[in-house]
Amino acid sequence: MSETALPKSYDSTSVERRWYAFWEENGYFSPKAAPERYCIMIPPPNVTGSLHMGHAFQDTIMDALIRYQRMRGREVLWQTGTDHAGIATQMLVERQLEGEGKSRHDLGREPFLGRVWAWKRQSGGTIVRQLRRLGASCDWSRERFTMDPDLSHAVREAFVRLYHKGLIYRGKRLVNWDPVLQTAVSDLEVLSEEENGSLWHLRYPMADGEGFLVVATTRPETMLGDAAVAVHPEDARYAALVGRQVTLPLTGRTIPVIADEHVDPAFGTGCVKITPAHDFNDYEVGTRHKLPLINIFTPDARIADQAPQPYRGLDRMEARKRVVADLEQAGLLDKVQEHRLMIPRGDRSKAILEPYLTDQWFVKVAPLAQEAIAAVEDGRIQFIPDNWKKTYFEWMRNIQDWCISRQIWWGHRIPVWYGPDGHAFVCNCEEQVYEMAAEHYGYFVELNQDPDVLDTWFSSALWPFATLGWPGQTPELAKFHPTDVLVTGFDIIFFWVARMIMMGLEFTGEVPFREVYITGLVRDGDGNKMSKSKGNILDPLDIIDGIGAEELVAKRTRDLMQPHLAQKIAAATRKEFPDGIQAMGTDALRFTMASLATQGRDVKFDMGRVEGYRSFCNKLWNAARFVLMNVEGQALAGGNEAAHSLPDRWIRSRLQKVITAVDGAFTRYRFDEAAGTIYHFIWGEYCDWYLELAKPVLYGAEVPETEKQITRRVMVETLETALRLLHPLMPFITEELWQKVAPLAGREGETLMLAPWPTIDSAAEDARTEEETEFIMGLITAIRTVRAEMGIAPSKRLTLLASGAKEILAPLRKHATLVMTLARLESWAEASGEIPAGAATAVLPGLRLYIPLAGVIDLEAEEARLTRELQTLDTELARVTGKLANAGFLANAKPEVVAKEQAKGRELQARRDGLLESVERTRLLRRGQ
RNA sequence: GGGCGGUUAGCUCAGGGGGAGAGCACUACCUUGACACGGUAGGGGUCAUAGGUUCAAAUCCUAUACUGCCCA
Repeated sequence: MSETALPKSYDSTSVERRWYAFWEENGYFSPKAAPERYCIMIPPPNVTGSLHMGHAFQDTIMDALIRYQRMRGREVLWQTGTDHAGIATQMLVERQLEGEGKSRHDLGREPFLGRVWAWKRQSGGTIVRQLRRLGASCDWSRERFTMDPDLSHAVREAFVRLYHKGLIYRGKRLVNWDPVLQTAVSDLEVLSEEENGSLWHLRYPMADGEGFLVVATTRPETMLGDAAVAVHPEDARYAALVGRQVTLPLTGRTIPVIADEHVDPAFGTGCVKITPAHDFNDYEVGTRHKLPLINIFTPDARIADQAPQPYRGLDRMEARKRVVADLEQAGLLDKVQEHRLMIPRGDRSKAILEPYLTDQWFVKVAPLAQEAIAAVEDGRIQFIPDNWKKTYFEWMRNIQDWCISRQIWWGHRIPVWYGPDGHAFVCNCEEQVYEMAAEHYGYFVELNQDPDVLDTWFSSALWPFATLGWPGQTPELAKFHPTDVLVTGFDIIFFWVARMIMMGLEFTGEVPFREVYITGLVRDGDGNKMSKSKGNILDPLDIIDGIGAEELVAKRTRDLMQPHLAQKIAAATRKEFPDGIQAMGTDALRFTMASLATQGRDVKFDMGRVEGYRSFCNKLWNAARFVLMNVEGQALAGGNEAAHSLPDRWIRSRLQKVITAVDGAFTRYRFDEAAGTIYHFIWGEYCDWYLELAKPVLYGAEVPETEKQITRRVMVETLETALRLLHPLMPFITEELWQKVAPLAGREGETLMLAPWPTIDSAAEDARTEEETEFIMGLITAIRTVRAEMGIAPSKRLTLLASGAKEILAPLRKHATLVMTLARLESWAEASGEIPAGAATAVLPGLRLYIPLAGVIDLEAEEARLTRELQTLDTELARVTGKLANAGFLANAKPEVVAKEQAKGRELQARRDGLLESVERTRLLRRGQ
């Protein structure tokens, strides 16, 4: 054995950056021409974002798929880039301006956009740099940003085409309005949560002076905009009131009592006020009954001039207090009850949203949805796990028109210009639009572009083909579209997946991807969603690089929205991570992500697992170290398969099964199985058994040199193949080791990234070898068990006596050296004649092992041990014989199942016979003492 | 209210008609010529509950309990 340059343990930090730079500098991430293609579009992260656990999870999976397919020889493109994240980015820059005491209006539109671009250039790339730390092998040369000129062109083109098809329209509609950001948002950007509120019961006097009716409302301030009072048509209590008028308090207006199905007679009093301009349901009711729309709010949710004078200018909450007080004074407040209600908030601003009547642009989604539903129904697109298609269908079949205009500045400006008379010109090019207008009016006119920008998701929906050059018919588009798989979380199915499918089908006539692999959501160890406000976020980079406890606490409590939670968060963090987080390395994190990638919808992150996989890295490292020590500078034999030893044949046979299993796991997106299979092979088979079994060969004085050479070769070849198998999940450690191991295994190549994916050699599969090896392993384990249970020091060399039929003893005789080394025996012999009195026993089917322990053995303990074993055996045997005695089982079960049970019965019986005899013998001995 | 899930070892999770599994944690022993981020051998589960289908149920069906997510 020679010295090797490898340090004694694996140090991820010294390895990772080196290899990533090497790969990137050599252009290994770019597609290399090949007959078959493979393409994944990264879900473009927000340009404002930084890497979180969800990214780490999904990007690990994408990178594993990409590396797997690249090694399989496909022409692979992993398209990367970032999303301009309209509202989020604008908010971020506005907050910076706020620090300077300015608003975006102080700057004006163009200078403000200049600021945003400047910010983007300076700090927009954080997440992209972080992605590299994960080992993501995306093609950076093709990196895109959704506001790039070519992508912006695609966005305008898409808008124009949909407009001319009648699928985009402008209209005054009630939309979800964010009064803080002062923009419309789409249905999907509304987060409704139950909050505490009140139910006010208000008295509305009958116009003819005969009494009053009581309406129940959660929003009393909106009464200023009431257009009617509604009751259920079949509500006998109020039947007589329908068609009469009530006086609307505080306003002096008179409004009708109407009957509408929408009213729930069981809610409140059964009478509800109808405010068509400020409630989605009331809007519908208003449309049905042709009620006027009375808008009482300004864009920042203050009372507008349409309302009575005393309330004008009041914020909606002040207005509420004032209205309630005034009603109470007038004796018109019946009662107030505590009430839980759903409050809609904006997902970015967290402000309470207001249903608000404005002019907006909409996509008419239903026709697009129809095709998109069909594409999933007929299998052109497949969801994995399959069940997610139900969620997709559920939403698509009840889809509402999509509000795509936003009253913000950062984003794709709507490509619509208005003439002096308000005539709209829709065009994807500003020069052309003036020609269009000149033609329309007969002379040159000034045009005003629509001030709104498009919803960010409108551009994201075009991502899969716009990044490949659409609307141009580029070679890339022809080559890589439709893409192979989309990897994303279920939280984004509506926002993005569905819209990409609709747009892809509409503009390319093809599905944008053939499969959608839906990942779970990464939660903390207790199953809580990770969020800054909960203070339970983990930064993937802190797991990779490690972080001190106090630094972690500082990070989690910095810039909290609710600073009073800081202490609690700090305490919880110190409790969970008293010593901070040790550096785990990218590979351990990635392997953890892969093994957590099961079919479930939640992934509880478990640091213990990362630690386990860090140990696995170290294990692999040391296995390689051992191999290098034994192979470097040594001669290796050629490929004489007939000369392979039993362990050599065994590990080669096992390797074939592992390759098949890993391949299957990747194909089925079962990264947990892929990870588990390789882990078990490397640790449980290659290290625990193969390398141990190889030692007697490598070190045996009497072993011929040729045999040693063969074992060295198998050892290094198996390791080299295992490294290739593991590479997609653990790119760094495998590259580091492969660079040293591959030349010894006779494999050439600059990088493991581009080495061929292992294929199976069916000639190496050998069931008989596996059986024989398992028998030897069973023998070794049986002896070790006796040793451990009898409390015999591991260092003590033992003698073995074995008794059994000739054919059963044959493998032992053949591989005696292996057994003797691994079970630490001094010698062994076939038992002939009398068994020494003080001997411990182990029983295998058809084989009895005696370990003479004169003077050492405690016969009483031995008898107890054997009896215990006998009992376990009896329970098992009873179950099997019961089954075999069952006529129904024999008649109905599959023949191979019956055969298996019979074999098991025979085996158990044989073991039981032997064990019984040993118990008897021990008992006699003990009595004779 | 509608839809989709979950409940398996102390913890985190696989398995999905025919021997209850993994990782971590736990116990005992061990510095054995790669590795103590290690080795060897162990302990630990009424597979939420109750019915049903079946020769056979953790697995399929029905109901119940608890629980999570999405939509209204």
